[in-house]
Amino acid sequence: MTRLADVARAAGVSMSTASRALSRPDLVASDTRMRVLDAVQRLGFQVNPAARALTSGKTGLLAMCVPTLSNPYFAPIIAGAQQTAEAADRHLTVVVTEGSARREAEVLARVSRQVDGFIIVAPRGGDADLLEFGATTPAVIAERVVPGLASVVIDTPAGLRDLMNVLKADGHRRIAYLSGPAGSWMDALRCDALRDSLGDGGELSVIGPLPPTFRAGVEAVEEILERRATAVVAYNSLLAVGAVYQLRNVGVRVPDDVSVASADDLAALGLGAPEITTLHFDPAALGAAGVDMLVQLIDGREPEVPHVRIPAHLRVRSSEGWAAAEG
Amino acid sequence: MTRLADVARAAGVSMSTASRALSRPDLVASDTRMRVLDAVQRLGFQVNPAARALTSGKTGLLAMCVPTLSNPYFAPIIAGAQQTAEAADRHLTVVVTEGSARREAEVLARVSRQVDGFIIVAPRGGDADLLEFGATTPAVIAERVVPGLASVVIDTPAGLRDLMNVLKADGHRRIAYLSGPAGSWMDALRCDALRDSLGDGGELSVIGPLPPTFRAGVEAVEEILERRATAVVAYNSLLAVGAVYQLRNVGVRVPDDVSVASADDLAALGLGAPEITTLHFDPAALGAAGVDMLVQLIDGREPEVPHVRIPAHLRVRSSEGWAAAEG
DNA sequence: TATCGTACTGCAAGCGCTTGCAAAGCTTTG
DNA sequence: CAAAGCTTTGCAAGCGCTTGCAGTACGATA
Repeated sequence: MTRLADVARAAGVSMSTASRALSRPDLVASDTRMRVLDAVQRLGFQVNPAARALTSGKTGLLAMCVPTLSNPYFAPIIAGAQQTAEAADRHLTVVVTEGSARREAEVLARVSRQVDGFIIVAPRGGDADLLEFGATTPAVIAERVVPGLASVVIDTPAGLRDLMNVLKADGHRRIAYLSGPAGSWMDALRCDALRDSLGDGGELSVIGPLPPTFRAGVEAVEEILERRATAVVAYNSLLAVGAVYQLRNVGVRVPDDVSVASADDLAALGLGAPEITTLHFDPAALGAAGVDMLVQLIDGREPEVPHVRIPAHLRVRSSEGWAAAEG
Repeated sequence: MTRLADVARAAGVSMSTASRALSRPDLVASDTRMRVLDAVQRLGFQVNPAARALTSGKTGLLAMCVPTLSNPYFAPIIAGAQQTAEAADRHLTVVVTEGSARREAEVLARVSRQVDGFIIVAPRGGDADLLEFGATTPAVIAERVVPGLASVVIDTPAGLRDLMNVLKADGHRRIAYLSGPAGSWMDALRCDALRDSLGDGGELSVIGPLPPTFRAGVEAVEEILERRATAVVAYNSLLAVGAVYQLRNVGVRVPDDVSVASADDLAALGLGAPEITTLHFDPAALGAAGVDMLVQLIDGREPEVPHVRIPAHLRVRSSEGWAAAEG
């Protein structure tokens, strides 16, 4: 294994210069830097991350904390983050909390020695806990806003208000919301957005809280039918697809009898039931923005924009249509 | 931040003893060890992983290399692995290859300096590449067998032979196989298992290769109907659920007109379309076994069992039934 | 020309831990 | 009782890199 000392010797400079040529290139003359980089190439040198970490305190590791991997929703977020991290010459490691606040706290404590900072996606802990944590470790919150911490969210509420307008225009009055996991900040926000834009004469019945899974969507159908809703908005795509699947299974036509829409992006899942009305957004951008902000934080800069908001656009498709006539 | 030196002082021993009490407890007298562990507790000491890595060459990081996170199939595998790693006082980091051999090679090279070893799930690289890689870095292969490397697989072929027998007994003759990603080792194995147990008079038509997604399942339905298959076996659950979804969508009854089964475990997905015939197995055990073997490899022991095989059981449900009469 | 500032570079002291080696105290064996 | 072996502990030399400080060379300024 070639060491920095070998590179320095080959380039005819001291180790300090070789080191700086790599981590603080602005501090060395450009021809010297060239010679060093050249030697690095020739010898196939790679820094020893442990040694660097020991002296500089920076491991080059970022952690992204997600509730679960069973929901493919997080896949493109992680992919976007991982790609951006790589571009910043860092590695992103994923840790899973299983959606429990306790486990979340454990995991953060456990890993915090090994990484330079965290992106915590849809955290379950309280604001105070998160603030306390963020005070000692660089951290960015995703899919939630915690005042005082950097955050990045997808603006699904805006998209949901658009959706609600379309539903109202199509004559829907009894609308069911399949709500997400208990205690989810984002779920509350989505529910509020729907309620706020419901208007007079509309009726929003909330079903749940539900785990955000295909199966829960299947199982919610019974209650959807009981409540005689003409339109269903699901907290996420898994719920929406599960509901459509089961509605058809029991002979209810979509959208003729019941319209269905999802509050997140099917395509983001690679699920792609091509006809379901959804919001559309770029989840990879969420991950990427999170990493960008985190890297700024780690480098001791304040992020230029402390709260990033990724736009979400309504995409009306054939699972949504005119309200069925009152039965 | 408390250091080992503080612990040593508090326990009244030298640093070497303190160090050994933690990493080679068999080498210190039990009362001394007690005193050290006590001091560790009292002072809330945690080793500095960078320093340990620098001297010992072991980072305490394991990497699991998966093709994608969009397929929730991998979620419980990762969860099992992460849990087992934690129990072994290590951290498991997930890296995604996007199913490309090139990217796989890049990623392995990129990360190999930072981790103690790899579990490579469903690798796309050639046997020779993998062997070469495994020669220099501890590595366990999952969902594939590479002679000369430790491996762990789920025995879906056995389950598929059982499935085929049920299909034959139910009168199915024209069977379609929705095959998995091009070049997948496991796909070939599953296909072979079906073909081998097909018997006389049966006809297996392979549709694909297909990406293992819900959408591909939806889109395969056209071809399924064209081939007038009475039974469909899908490479994975996403394909199966997609196919059932679309079959119903176009008015084909399941299982009355067409039976559908999946070669992996729906439940493993949290997908849980409760009526689809699948195999049943414990994916977390795959991850756990992989980590166990890897840790043995890293510690310089040969794994007791170099090739682990997780059993898969057929679970017949209502998506499978008697073959439709010839139309 | 003397003085100062700037741009580079090198020296050397660690970062916090592990581990080979040797010393010291015991127990066992002939 | 001496020799040999084992168990337990400490000493000290790093692991490979970063970085504060000091030194040098050179151009700009007065």
